[in-house]
Amino acid sequence: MASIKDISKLTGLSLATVSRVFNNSSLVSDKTKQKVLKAAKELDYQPNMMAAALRSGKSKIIGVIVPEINNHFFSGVINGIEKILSDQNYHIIISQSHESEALEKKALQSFMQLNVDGVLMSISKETTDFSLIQKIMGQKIPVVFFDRTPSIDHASSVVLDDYKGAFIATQHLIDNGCKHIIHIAGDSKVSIFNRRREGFIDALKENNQIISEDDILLLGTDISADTLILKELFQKYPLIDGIFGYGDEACLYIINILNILEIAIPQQIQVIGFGNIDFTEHTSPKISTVDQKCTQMGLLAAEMLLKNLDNEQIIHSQQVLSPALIVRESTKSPN
Amino acid sequence: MASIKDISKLTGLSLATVSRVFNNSSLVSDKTKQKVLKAAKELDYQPNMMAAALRSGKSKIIGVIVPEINNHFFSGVINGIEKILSDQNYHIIISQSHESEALEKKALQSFMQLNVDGVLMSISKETTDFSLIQKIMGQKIPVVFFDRTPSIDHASSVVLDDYKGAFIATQHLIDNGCKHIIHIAGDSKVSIFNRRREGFIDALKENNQIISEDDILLLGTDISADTLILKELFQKYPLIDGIFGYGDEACLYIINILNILEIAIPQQIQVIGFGNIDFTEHTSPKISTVDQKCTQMGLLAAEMLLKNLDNEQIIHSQQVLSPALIVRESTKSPN
DNA sequence: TTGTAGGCGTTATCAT
DNA sequence: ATGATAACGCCTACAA
Repeated sequence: MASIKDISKLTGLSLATVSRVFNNSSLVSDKTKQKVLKAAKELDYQPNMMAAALRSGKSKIIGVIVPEINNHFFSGVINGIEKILSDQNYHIIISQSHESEALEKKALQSFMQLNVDGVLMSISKETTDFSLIQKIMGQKIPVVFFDRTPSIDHASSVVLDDYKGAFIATQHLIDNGCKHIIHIAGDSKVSIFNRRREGFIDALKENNQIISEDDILLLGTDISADTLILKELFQKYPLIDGIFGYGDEACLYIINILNILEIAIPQQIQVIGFGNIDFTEHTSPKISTVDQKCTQMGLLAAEMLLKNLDNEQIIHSQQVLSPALIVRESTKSPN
Repeated sequence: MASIKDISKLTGLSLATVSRVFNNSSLVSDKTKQKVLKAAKELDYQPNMMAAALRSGKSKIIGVIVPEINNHFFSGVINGIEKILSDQNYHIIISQSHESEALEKKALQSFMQLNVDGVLMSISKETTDFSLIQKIMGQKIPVVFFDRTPSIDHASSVVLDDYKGAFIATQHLIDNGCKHIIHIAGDSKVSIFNRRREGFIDALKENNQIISEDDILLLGTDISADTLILKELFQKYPLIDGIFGYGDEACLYIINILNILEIAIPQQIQVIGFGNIDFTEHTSPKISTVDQKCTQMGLLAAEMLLKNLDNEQIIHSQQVLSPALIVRESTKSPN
């Protein structure tokens, strides 16, 4: 691999001048610049990031941690991040926490060893100890959280208004004539799922619909067991006519159960999800849902990070995105 | 950030000795080793990978390129890769080509600048020029391809026997009594999709089933247009009783169309896919499919790379995995 | 506008 | 078993 030393030899210029061509082009004459660039092409010069990073203290690497890459939402965020950062010649390292605090820590350690210039992350479900994150932030490495944020001060973040999303989804069912809506809730360890539950509850309250404990339920992964649970629930409350699921996968699951129970969607029960995952468009019926603005979230988080990368002074800001209602077939009004 | 210099000062030992503790522990006494480790903990020492990489020429970074991370198959492969490499203290950089040759090249350039020790990749659909890849291989950087391999010599690879997978899927339909099976084919630019088509054709031939041009079709993304196409096909050939889709997503799409046309699955038409994507278990009916052994593919590819990372001499080998039939509800034999 | 030289943190070669 | 020192490739005062 050719180095600037080789270019220096070939052109007869000093190392400093060659180096400047690849950095502060302002301080170098056009003629020498061209000469250097020509030599670089000739030698197929590739800058050695390691050396540059070591010397400058800037690695041009951004670490990204998501719970799972095989998730429409997070991969959408990553696409947004890539769009912004690769234009600025940043390299992106993606790590998965797989919802494990230990793996998340390991990824963060790895980032520190790699001298990342910044971190973009979504906290794992399990994480309760934020000391390592705070240590990183203390070292003036900018960190921006997206979607799932830790409960610490001075954290920059981009999140979705999950409460609002749940509210508009529930309101949509009410507007469509639903009189008894139930909610399939998500893991209560995840704060965004709790906010969705609250949005659901408040939408019902605001519309003067009564709500009982039975109206919020958690399901497992055993479809026959859950089919039984729902069958009994529907027998107890035959007027249930709407379901708001905390996520699209849960909705797909629910739709399968309703199919098994031979309940027509949306004629008997209307169903709405959350996430706007690709498959919601390819199911039968197509699932109404709430769009999470994943790509936009990635764009904004990356932009927020970039600002803090340039500035010496780190500015903390919180941005909240508004979700959008996506109406498809699972909630067509029966009239 | 503390460096070995700080540890050296604190312990009174030389830089060399301290460095040795973190590498060839064999050449250092246990007493000093403990002293160094204690000091390291005290100072919260983090080795600086950049410096180590610069000096040693080994970055301990492996570059991984996949077309898309939001894809069950590729994310499964990545999980397999992670399992092997993170144990060996390698850092993994994941890049997406988004099926673009230009982006793939950009990622490879990025890898070279980062001085990656090895590359694991699946070629994009678009890629026809392998010169950059060959250049990298020429620089003695080991490269292992998985799933989609380039048509170049001396390439190490781990692939699935797509032909066999298609064959057993088709054979399964035949064994279930299907007399007229059609195939929803994938993009012919992707060689694995072509091999699936061939496996389909050969399975039919081997079972003395006739096959016409109409039996292999490509669909788009416009469900109403495609519904019409299939409707006409079913009118022309009312005895069609089996469909083999080149992928699970295509099957989900087909199932929706069959639902619209009110064709019962598997009673009237049996459907089998390819991929064993998560959702195949959560649809109604659950989709029979072919498992692609994604995690195992990642494990094997990473192990193959590791071998070439250690050895000075690069050994090229090709490994072919056998797919497994997964029978679910969409192909239950009607009798 | 260009050149000189020191150092980023580590490893590796000598020598002790 | 340990220490001194040069070098990896690059950046950046400082000098010219």
